[in-house]
Amino acid sequence: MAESGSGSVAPRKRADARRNEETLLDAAAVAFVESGVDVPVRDIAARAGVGVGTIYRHFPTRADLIVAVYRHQVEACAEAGPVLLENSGSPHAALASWINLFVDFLVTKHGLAEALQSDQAAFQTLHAYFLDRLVPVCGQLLDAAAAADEIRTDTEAVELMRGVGNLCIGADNPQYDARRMVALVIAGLRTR
Amino acid sequence: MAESGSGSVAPRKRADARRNEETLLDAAAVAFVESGVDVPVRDIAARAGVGVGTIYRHFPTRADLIVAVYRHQVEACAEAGPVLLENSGSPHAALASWINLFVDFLVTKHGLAEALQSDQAAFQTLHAYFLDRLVPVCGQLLDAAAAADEIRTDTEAVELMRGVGNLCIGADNPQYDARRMVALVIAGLRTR
DNA sequence: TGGCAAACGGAACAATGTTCCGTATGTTGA
DNA sequence: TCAACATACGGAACATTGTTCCGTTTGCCA
Repeated sequence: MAESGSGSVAPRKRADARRNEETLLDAAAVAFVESGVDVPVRDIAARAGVGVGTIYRHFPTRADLIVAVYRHQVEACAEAGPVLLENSGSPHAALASWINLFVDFLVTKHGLAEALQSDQAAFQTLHAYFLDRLVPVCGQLLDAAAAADEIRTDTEAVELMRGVGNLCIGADNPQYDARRMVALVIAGLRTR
Repeated sequence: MAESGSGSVAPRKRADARRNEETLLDAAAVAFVESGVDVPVRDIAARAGVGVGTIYRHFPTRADLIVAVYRHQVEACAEAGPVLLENSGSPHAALASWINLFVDFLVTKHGLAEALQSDQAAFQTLHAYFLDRLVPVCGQLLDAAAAADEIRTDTEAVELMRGVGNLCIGADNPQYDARRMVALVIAGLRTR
């Protein structure tokens, strides 16, 4: 989005560089599905048929690669917020639906919820991106539900997002249903 | 507990071995506080003044070491369950208090909540121990609350424990209060 | 006290993240 | 079209950490 046109400062990348970036994105997407977002850098490189140096040149941290792979889906989730608020029976229902969207996204990305909470430096950008993009949306839904007197008012969006993200960890365990636990949280938000 | 006496099959360990085990336990406890339960094995070994081989001989996996260090506290938590049930105003209140006890324990052990959810082989025993010891207690409290008609009946103890454990991840973040999120879950359990 | 099994220490190996630099290649100006 | 140069590439090399293995040391018992 930043350099689609004839960028004034960005001198346009070499053709092979653009091609490799594309190839890497595809390879990473497949590798993430097969082995989770923790898949070794070497594996992604091998799959894409490039050296590890090429990965680090295009995506300095693992977070950059993850963000690039999932950007579209995160955007879609963010944009769904206002739409749900518009079309749902109540703000609380909209909030619940939207959180479910987020949960669905997370639980289908093996290891992503874990990475999201990691405090390793390499995941800093990932954390920041998710929070920057989704917390405001969540906040809007929370505010609407609070204004409608449907939920308590002592919960911050950033805390809720983080909690929900946490609850999605280990969602592939058959004894654990992240959605059900998240539903408890949403229920707990209600004023009674 | 298994070999306190003059065990019939266990041939009693050498004095230096017993001493080292003690030293290691102390060193690990300090290291866990300072650097979290993910502290490198070498660091613990160095602190205890032994070789890494000695650690692995006494504690084959990191989980064994963690369990040994925290066993007393976990036992205390487990034993508090029935007491709370006895002394609290209601089963739901007892459940809430007990979960808080568990949360207090977890959030003060840097990295333990993360380790608890990890599916790495090395943490298998840790997971098993916590679940074996605490899930029954939690189940007892849940059953009592359900019998008193205070909570919904569609929540399994193992799922609740796991969810609560998850919520305790990253509890040192100032923007995130694990206790508050757990409180939402407990509130969500209530029948209304 | 001698001998032996137990225990020790730490080198060595494996997996993985990350950096760095010699080489290859796309691009551009002539 | 071609030379020159900046860009990009590949992968060796290094760092960190877990784990194993074996030669050496040491406690214990006869």
